[in-house]
Amino acid sequence: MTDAVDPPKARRPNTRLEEVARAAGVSKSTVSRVINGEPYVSSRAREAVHQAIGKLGYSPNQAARTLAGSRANCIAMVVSEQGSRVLNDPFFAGVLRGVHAELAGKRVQLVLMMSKEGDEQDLVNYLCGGHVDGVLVISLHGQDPLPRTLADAGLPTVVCGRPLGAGGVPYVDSDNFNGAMEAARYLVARGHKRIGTIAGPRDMAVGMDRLSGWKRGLSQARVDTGLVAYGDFTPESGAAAMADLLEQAPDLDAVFVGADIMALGALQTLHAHGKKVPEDVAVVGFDDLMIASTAVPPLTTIRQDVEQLGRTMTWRLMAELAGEENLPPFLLLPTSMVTRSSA
Amino acid sequence: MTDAVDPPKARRPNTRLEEVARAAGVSKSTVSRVINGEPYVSSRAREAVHQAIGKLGYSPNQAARTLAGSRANCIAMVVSEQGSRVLNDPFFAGVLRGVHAELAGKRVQLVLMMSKEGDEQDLVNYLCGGHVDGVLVISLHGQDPLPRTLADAGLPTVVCGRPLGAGGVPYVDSDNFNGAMEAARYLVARGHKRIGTIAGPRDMAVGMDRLSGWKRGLSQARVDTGLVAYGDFTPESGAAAMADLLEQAPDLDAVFVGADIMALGALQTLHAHGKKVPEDVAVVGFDDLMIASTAVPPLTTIRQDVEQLGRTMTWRLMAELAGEENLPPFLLLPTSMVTRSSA
DNA sequence: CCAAAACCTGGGAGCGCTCCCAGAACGTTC
DNA sequence: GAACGTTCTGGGAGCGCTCCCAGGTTTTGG
Repeated sequence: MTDAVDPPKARRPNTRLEEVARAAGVSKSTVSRVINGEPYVSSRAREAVHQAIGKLGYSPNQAARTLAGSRANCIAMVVSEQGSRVLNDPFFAGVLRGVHAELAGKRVQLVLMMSKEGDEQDLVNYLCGGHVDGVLVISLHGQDPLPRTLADAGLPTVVCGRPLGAGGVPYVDSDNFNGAMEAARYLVARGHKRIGTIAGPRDMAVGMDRLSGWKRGLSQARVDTGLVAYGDFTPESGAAAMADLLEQAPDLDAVFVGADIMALGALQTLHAHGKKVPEDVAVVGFDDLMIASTAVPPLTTIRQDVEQLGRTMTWRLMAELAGEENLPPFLLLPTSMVTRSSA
Repeated sequence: MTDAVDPPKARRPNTRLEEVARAAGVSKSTVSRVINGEPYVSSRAREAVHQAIGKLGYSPNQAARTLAGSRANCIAMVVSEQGSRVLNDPFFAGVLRGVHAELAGKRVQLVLMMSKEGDEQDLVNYLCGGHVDGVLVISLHGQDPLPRTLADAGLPTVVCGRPLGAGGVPYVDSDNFNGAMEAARYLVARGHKRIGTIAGPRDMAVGMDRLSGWKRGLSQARVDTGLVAYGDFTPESGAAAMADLLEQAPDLDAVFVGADIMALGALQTLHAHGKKVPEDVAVVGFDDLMIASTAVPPLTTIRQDVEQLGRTMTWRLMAELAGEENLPPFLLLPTSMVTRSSA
């Protein structure tokens, strides 16, 4: 019934390349060259085009560029969401911030995807379908086949954290091994004799690397490395593991917790058992989340630079996309110890 | 010099619509109809197309769809990054998770953008240039002109958190006012007489709404509302504000902190001053971050469902894109009180 | 039984760009 | 001054899809 006037949806199509060309008095080709920073454009033409672009507020249509050209000017960040959480959240946000910082100024869009059980095939189809130039994978559980699949399909891929299964796929990680070793040495140097650890799950490289580093640090000093309990990167699991440790060795005088988030739980258990930190039991964490400094007592911990992780992954990917060769197959970022009062 | 063999970059172009059409024995048009779920396709044809798609692993080229069609099948999430941080991180991650959950199954991509000082014009050009169908804005500082600009340009926009400046732009927020009021009433009901608050910055709606709710809750019970200190959503500022409050009123017996993250700092200060929580001073926070439950003592707080915030924003935006009318101009999500031991 | 409506199908223009090619406007060299 | 490079420029095909239109087939109804 409503045979009204023209629908108001006449969203004015954006200025097109051609209009810029006309305004600048040159051809489409020349404008295209200017936009893409190609050579063989006279400085006079270049100048005119820039003027026109500025005046018209022109923004090139990405869809058209992608369709016509060979690359998508777009990279994906894929989060393998095993179960419910997106990883411990602060970690994710930090990486993302780094990725974005590194992308600043580059004309590359970031699309975010989460893999859910079931739609994995869709995901792979999409990613390998030429919609993105490369992929950043964040996946905590080690056996994820996704990175392998993507890499095999010829799609430039960089993984965050050492992948357990996917050998050969480039990755960036913190130097968990050496960080944990430093923690162990610190504890030994402070005179602790009976040192335990709360490690992450056995199927995650981050957990295993930190455990290995801790063991190495202790065994070099000829200290027993048998006091191990496992958690799953939640405060609750940390609390339970601490109780476990206390039962195994009531005389324990120090513990290295493979994640601040678990250390929070450990602190609670220690408190509940009437153990004073650091007098009775010294505690060292890992990550240096914001909450490490506000824990009671403030947590001594191994700091990893999460934002730098994101930046480095992105740099590695962009370098590969730019055609650089002989890039390192993996990159390990140094950690640093932050001494507060818990140890 | 290197007139080598064919470059290995012959990345096989993906299966195209036409191939699907041929495999299914129908025309391109019919395949297109099936993909877009349009009517007027015989079930036999529909079936054949689905078969072909499955067999060929076809994934439609988004760039081409965007270019040919009228919509981009893509929405942007813009994070106004005032200063350094992306907001308190857990918040951001939670919203993002909600957005993604709501988008699941819909063929819509999510691109992430952060506005930096300086490139705002670029951002606006890009967003208004038809590259995205709609925008989700997350911006903490209230006066951000971005939502207004986008909405004025006719781009469907939904803001997270009540915008201070941009009246008229649809938004979704937690019911901060009533949540804070509930906290105040709870404290009054428990017999506290001298109740202070640590509020967020005055230029953020979330801070002001919680402050207003607290005031309303107290004044209804005829309790004095003069005991106010301000922080900026960091633990440090919370600690400082608590010290301030203690100086203003050494006899204070309860405090409502407008964010768990600040409550952590307040707890430290209280501890340092020898005040027992909750015996000497009761503490109620807001947000219910993961760390609220691991604080010492575990924090009583007002829970807001951050993931639901993301879901609701997305629902609102998608509804608008689907052409629904008479959508609510704003949506307030209920909060709930979580009683632990700090009050 | 024939007209009108509803349902289905294929053909083809064109979205805005990139990239290839042909050619113009310059030198430069023998 | 003919032959060649080098620098610059414009024209036009075509990327893979959607959407319009024209036409065919079935159903409906008087």
